[in-house]
Order: sequence, then structure tokens, then C-alpha cells
Amino acid sequence: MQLQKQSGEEMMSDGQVAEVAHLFGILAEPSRLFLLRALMAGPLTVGELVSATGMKQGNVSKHLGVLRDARFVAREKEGNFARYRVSDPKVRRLCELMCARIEEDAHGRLRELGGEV
Amino acid sequence: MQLQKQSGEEMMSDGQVAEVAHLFGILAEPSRLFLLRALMAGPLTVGELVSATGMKQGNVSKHLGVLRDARFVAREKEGNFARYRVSDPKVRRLCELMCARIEEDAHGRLRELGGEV
DNA sequence: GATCAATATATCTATATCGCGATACAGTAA
DNA sequence: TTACTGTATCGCGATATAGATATATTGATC
Repeated sequence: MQLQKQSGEEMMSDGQVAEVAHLFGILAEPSRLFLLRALMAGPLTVGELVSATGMKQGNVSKHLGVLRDARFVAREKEGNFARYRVSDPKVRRLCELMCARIEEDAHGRLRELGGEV
Repeated sequence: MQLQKQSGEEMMSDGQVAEVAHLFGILAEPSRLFLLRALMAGPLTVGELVSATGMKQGNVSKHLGVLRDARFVAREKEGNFARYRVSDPKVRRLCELMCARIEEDAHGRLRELGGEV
């Protein structure tokens, strides 16, 4: 009788854990989430993202590079411009799950306060 | 005609973005993912998690504290022991999504290599 | 060619956090 | 009380990365 992995239902291999952590890390930055949120409404150029977010151009470009390396967004060059789009639908799913979690916490805290009175 | 949020379908409020980023950050650590993976098979005490992961007891305790603050796990004290369990089913879902993403990348890279020959 | 605009990159400082080691804090038993 | 065990926490050095600024690169136009 062993402690872990009683069946073959191990969901993450040891090697995958590091990659999964890395991918979560990509989404663990407000700046990148702001960029993704803007892009979820449709493709935008770097300049448009700068206007939409108020971030500095250099930082926008850098974060877009990170998101692109992780294949969360894709780039399409149009002349002198670069138009980015969300390339993985899972991004929306992941954010939705986290938002749901926040909503739950909010409700839990309210019930907690109310129940104590 | 405005750039963002054409309808009321804004998925994350500005305030939520920071919280979402924070939650992703919790999962962006291999050590914590190892702990969560172990706990997905069933509740375990701190000592059992130390054995299961090979991590130092202090680190296990600290990371469990982080996971608990984020409400991803819950603690149940049993005498001198502390038994932890995954308290949010979304944790599994989130990891599955990231794993799926890694699988896709692997396949994409293989096709890419093969197509170039 | 020169020049301008859009994007990418390089360098820097500051901050955050990991793992480690040591230690403090229960809870139990003698 | 003292001693022991399981957990939690503190302090430190090292590493990683965000944002700001400056600069380089690329494409279009003259």
C-alpha cells in the first residue's frame, strides 16, 4: 500500500510540474492580464495596446513577447505594425475560473460577517 | 466607436485583475504544485507531505500557509498534527488546462520539425 | 541615400520571494 | 515541570523580474 498515485491517474508528471508552474507564472502579472483582457475583445496593435492600457511601449512589447513565447498570443506583422491576438482559448477559461474563485470568496466573507452578528 | 468593452461582457474588472494575478502567482511555484498534486490523491499531514515531496518541513509548512491563505487548501487540526486537503475543485481544472496546453505545444513542435524536412 | 514611425531590445534599479537554517510555539506524555 | 514531537515562523543570502529610460531595428516614404 503506497501513499501516492494508486492508479495511473497521475495528472502531472514531475517534469510537467515545472512547465505548468512556468505557464501560471506568465499569467501571474497584472500587466499581462490587462493586455490579455484588451486582446480578448479582438486583435490590437502594440500602439493600440499602449493607448488601451496606459503602459509604456517598451513594457508592452516585452510582455507581449513573453505571452507570445508561451503561445498565449500570436503576432501578425502588417507593414510597420504588429497586430497581436489571443491564440489560445484556454486563456479565457483560466481567467474565468480565477474570477469565479474570487466571487466565491467575496460571498463567503459576507456570509461569515453576517453569520457572526 | 470605442476600442474596448463594446458590450457589457467585460470579464475582469480592473480591481479583479490584481487578485487574479495574485491567484495565478500562487500556482506558479513548482513546490506548491507538488504539494497540491500529492493532496489531490487525498488529505495528508505536514509530515506525510514532507516524506512525499522530499521538501524541508519549514518550506512545506510555509507553502501550505500560502495555499491556505488563497483558500486552495484547508487545514484540519488533529491533536498535534495538521491534516491538509484540497478545498477547491478548480485547482484540478486549472492544472488540467495547463497540461493540455503543454501537450498541444509538444505536438505542434513535432509537426513543425517534421514539416521542415 | 535620409528620415520618420512602429516595434523591439538593452541596461539599470528596486522589489519580491525562494530555500535554507535556526528557532519558537503548540499539544502530549512522563 | 520537563521532555519530546509535529508545525509554524523568523532572518538571511541569492535569484528573478517588473518598470523606467535609452537605444536599436525594421518598414515605409520622400
